[in-house]
Amino acid sequence: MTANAIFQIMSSFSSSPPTLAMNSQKVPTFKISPNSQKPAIIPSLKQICRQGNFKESVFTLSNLIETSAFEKALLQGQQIHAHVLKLGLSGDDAVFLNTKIVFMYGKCGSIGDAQKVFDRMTKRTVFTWNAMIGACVVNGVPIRAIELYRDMRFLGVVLDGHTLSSTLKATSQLEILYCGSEIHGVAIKLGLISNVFVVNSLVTMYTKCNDIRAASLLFNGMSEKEDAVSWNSMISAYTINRMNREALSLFIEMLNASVEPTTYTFVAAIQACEETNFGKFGIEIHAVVLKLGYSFDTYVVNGLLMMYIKNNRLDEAAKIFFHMQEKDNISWNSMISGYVQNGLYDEANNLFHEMKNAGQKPDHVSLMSMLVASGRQGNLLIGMEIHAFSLRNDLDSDLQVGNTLVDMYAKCGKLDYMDYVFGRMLHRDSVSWTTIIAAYAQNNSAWKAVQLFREVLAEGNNVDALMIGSVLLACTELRCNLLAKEIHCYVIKRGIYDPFMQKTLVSVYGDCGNVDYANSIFRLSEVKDVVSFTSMMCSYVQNGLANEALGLMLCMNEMAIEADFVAVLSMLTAAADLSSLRKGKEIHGFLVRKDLLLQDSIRSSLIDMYASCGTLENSYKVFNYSKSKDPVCWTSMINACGLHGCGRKAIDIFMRMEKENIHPDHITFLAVLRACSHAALIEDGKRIFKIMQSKYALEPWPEHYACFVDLLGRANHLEEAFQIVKTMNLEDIPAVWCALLGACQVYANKELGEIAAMKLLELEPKNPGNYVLVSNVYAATNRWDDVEEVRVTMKGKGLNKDPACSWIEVGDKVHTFVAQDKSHPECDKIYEKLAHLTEKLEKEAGYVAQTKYVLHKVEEKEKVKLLKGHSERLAIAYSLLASTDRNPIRITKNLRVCSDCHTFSKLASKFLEREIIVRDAKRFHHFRDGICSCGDFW
DNA sequence: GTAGGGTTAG
Repeated sequence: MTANAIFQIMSSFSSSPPTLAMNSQKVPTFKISPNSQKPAIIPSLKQICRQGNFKESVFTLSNLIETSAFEKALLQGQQIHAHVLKLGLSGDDAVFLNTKIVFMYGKCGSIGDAQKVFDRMTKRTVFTWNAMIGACVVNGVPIRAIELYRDMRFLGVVLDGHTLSSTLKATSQLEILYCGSEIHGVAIKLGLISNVFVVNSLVTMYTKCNDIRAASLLFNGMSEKEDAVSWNSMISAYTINRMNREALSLFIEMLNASVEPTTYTFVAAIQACEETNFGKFGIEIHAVVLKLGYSFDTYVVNGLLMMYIKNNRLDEAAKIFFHMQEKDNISWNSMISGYVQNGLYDEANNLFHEMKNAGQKPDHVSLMSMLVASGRQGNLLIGMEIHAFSLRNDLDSDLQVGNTLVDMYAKCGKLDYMDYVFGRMLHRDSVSWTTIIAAYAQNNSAWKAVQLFREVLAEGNNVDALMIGSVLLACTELRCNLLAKEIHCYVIKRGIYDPFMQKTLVSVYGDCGNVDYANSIFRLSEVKDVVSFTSMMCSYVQNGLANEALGLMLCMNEMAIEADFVAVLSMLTAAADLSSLRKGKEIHGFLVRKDLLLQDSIRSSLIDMYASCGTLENSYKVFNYSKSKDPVCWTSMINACGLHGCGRKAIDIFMRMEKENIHPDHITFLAVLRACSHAALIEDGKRIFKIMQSKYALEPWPEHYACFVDLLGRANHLEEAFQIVKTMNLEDIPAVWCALLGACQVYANKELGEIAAMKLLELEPKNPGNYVLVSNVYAATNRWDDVEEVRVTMKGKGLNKDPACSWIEVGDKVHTFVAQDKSHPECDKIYEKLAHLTEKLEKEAGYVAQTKYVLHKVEEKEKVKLLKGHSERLAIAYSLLASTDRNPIRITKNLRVCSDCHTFSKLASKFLEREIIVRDAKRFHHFRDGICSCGDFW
């Protein structure tokens, strides 16, 4: 009924002569808006009676009540209700009008009034019951609706299609399948199964209860499918269950059956256009929308807008958006969110302002998108602007806005502001807690994060997988295996399963050094993607298992999972750790093919990999090829030079970096200082250590001090180094003593060595490396009793030293050797080759075993034998056996190369006329023509 | 239409 028609009815009741109203040529301007609370003009009983036809008046009143219901005009409805009460009707008329009133109150959202009227009625028809059930359904009390339905059955009221349909809606809301199925049975028994309302509601009910098969059986069984609603129910049923293909074929079937689609049809069909379906149907449906004249239907066009956004066709979405005649908040918010999800933050910001200028009031959703944008950009200013807007417009108390505000401040690094907003929130949910837990975990406050999590547990708040994900971040930060296990147990106990969380667990256990646990979680996870593999590869790499990491690379290939740039980073690290030039080049080739070389992080990893694999020239190529370089890239190149003993080159690059105004950071200085130390560039090292603090205002880390002490120690400036340790309060830093002790070994400084040894074992009693170092210092000064004592102490503490080993890549295999190794299949041939080579060097190159480097108390003859079986020599011998080409022999060793092996390799390079490149724990040694690149200084 | 957690180079 239109407003005009209502006006006409009303004017017919007016006290003025009817003719006047009827003859009035003026078009009435009085219009009832949907939520109008304007009082209606209610005719008196006398006036109605004067009309002569009482029945007619009841009909008129009924119309008025219905109109109030559809217009949701509660006040008007209440006035008519009062009027009906005054009339004191009885009999069928009263039942008829009161039923309408129940319906009206239900529609107007006044369920209490509906119930009161319903309860007072002594006589009810099926329509009365239906009205009451309907009122419960639309007002969110579906349980009451089902109770009423049961009452009806108990009282033996004859049900009709509307009863069943409304009650089914209630069961759908509650997702109670058995109740819905029961009604299905009743419908069959009462012969109401062909009623279109019943079938449609049944289809919807089965969909809501996840029984899509029952829904489609019902739909397909329908004899007549003329009603668009039936099709709509089924199409949206498929769409909701992500059976997009089925939804779309039904849509096409519907068009072919010449059933006119409605708004709902389009909305459901458009939603089904995702991924591959988009390319096939999306644009076609768009055309149908235009053809059938739905381009002005805001719901449908909003659907199209979202479809293009979801399928990354932002250009087309924008075209639609800017051509829309009537944009509602959903249209604006969709477009803003589309920009934000695609990182187009400026566009989002402009649109937000345009929205306000167009007179459209941003709501909580608009604010959330804008806050996400400012958080991701780290743009505090815009974030605070939005915060202010939310305060001015009373949107700050919204839970979701509050949560997003907390996250925005967290992402902008403003934890104090974050705390303030969090503290003032009226309500908090698991999202709020997860957000601050993650914020603390990622901002060096891992213990605070764990503490907050314990608070959540203590207060019995809801914990979900996402919250666990945040807490696990704190475990990574703390490297606390025990805590990781505790949380893992909690997850198992609570049955919280989430593939995301599993990947985090893999990486957490990896970071905590528990590679076995990481591996078992990885193996047991059902769905493995590139992130799972990357997490596991990183775990392997971090725990020194580079071979295993590269093994996973092959697994990925077999499973047809393509590596992304993050995965490649860990592969490159693994190749670098193994010095596997072959693997490294393979990965480089992959990067070229996939066009991934533009990532800064990839380039620095490549530089590092080539340097670690002994080809500094390739590092240079990658470095020079990059047009713009970030500080990490420069640092990698400096490090690469340092690794190869090219201190001068490292300093050159550092100076170029300064010239180009690229700011060096802590790690850059660490690389330069190391390079100076390895190349004995004492004065340069001192100068650089100074400018780090004076020019760049960088406070040295313990690592810088250790490096500086190492630099002085290596140059035998031991006293100066010791003074610095004392004056700079560095006595608590183990690495500093380690550096000093190393120097004491080389220069056989007993007194200082003693002090350093004591200090080191006191500071780090559980580090096996320290005991080895101390023991070596004693051995170098022939203190065999002390050597023995250190060995016993170590054993008593259950500490094992890493055995020295060397490895070499031949073909696609890496061969590993420990000292005196007898495990290689070609063992005999290797020893034969080595003996032959040693003999030649002794006779022709003047090699004499220097037994003072054997740090064991054994006979002289035994010492010579031990030296001759060192792992790097076995690797050299094997490479001579395995390859006849003239390529350099590349060997990697986990510890440092001993002085005797250094001499041996040097002589061998001249005698064999082959370059030998040995990478040890510290750096590279290039032996060529009887000379070493390190100038015998290492 | 909308908020929180995962792998990442020197």
